[in-house]
Amino acid sequence: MARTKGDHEARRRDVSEAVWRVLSAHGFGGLTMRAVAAELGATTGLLTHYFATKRDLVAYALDLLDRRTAEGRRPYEGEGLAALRAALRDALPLTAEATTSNRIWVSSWDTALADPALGADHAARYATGRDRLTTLVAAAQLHGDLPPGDPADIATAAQSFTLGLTIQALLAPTAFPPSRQTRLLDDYVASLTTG
Amino acid sequence: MARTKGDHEARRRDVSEAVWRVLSAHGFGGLTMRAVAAELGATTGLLTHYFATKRDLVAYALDLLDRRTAEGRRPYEGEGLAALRAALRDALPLTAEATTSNRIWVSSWDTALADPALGADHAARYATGRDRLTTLVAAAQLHGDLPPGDPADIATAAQSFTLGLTIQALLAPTAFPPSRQTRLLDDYVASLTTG
DNA sequence: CCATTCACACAACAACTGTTATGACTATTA
DNA sequence: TAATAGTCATAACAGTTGTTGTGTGAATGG
Repeated sequence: MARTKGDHEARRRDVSEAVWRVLSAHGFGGLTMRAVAAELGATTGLLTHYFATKRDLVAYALDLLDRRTAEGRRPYEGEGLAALRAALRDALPLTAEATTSNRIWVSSWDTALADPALGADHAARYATGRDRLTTLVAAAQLHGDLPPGDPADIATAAQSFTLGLTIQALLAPTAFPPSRQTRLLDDYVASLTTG
Repeated sequence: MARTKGDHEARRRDVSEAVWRVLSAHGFGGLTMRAVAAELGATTGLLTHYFATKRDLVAYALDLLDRRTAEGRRPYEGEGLAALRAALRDALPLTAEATTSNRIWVSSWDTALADPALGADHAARYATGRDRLTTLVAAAQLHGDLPPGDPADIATAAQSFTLGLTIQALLAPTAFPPSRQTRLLDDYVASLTTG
């Protein structure tokens, strides 16, 4: 059975959500054509129309992960140092949704490191994330909240700290409840002010 | 053909190195029975004698990764803050060997997060790593190099920073040459002294 | 010296993977 | 209205995976 143009765009959204559900349940390691098709209640014949090859599906999933993460970020929160802290806090697995999202990120690294082209795309995504933090750092410096210093280096260090804390929290959830994560983050942000 | 007891222990070392070579080349995602057997110049019938099931092979590989990483660590380097910095520096992908080792670690997370039992073992390994850093932090405090504060929290923050920097360096090697990694680490360690 | 046990090769299995070919059905266009 | 193009199901393919069973030859122990 064919579909109208409106139905087709609705189908595209269905495909996106099916990919997301598979990623949430099994990560990138469990991202298979048949798993997505089954989650969609369809067969692989449908998927071949949207993704000619497996690589296309993986590339789409990588991009979907990036977009879904961006959507989950709150737009603006305070200014100066408060905005930087809010941005870093948004990256931590403090909620159930953020936990699954971060789990998918971790599983994506194995896939990205195996394929140079996909890895380059992934690296570019992290670079834009660092740029976003860099502007927040520069704004905080202008605001007088942070001492002088290369904003890019400070942003990179902050992203490193957040990234590493995320991994440890994912591997040991009981040892890193949200309260401890926020406390560690607040301590780190506080240490930035004393240059 | 059978083997003597001495040959059998040599064979055990051969199996270990075959597993390691497979991990180095393809990560945990490419760790298959046949790949290890082929690397060994043997068939899967040999492996079933050492690993009854795939899970056993994965668990062994996880433990092997931990032991190989521990062997790569230099025993003692300075005291006080210098020892802490040396320990953190050993964790970064500054050399080719450290890079492949860290790449394997990243690929292991996908596997570990998928299996709760394996994930618990992995979390325990990171916990002992944090304990090791905690004692170094406490020693540095006694030495007068670090201001007072919970040594466990400081060690956890330091491990988070190192872990996150490692990931960014693996994804973007050109943006994070060894010189920049060490500079960022030195800046971080320096920030610890001004409590 | 003979029986047992060990260490392995070889082969096959069922399940799963990505990919492709074929055909049917519907919407669009001429 | 007739022809075309788009949208999907169905089925099959070749390859890879973990696992299992059978057989064989050498070392070991009584």
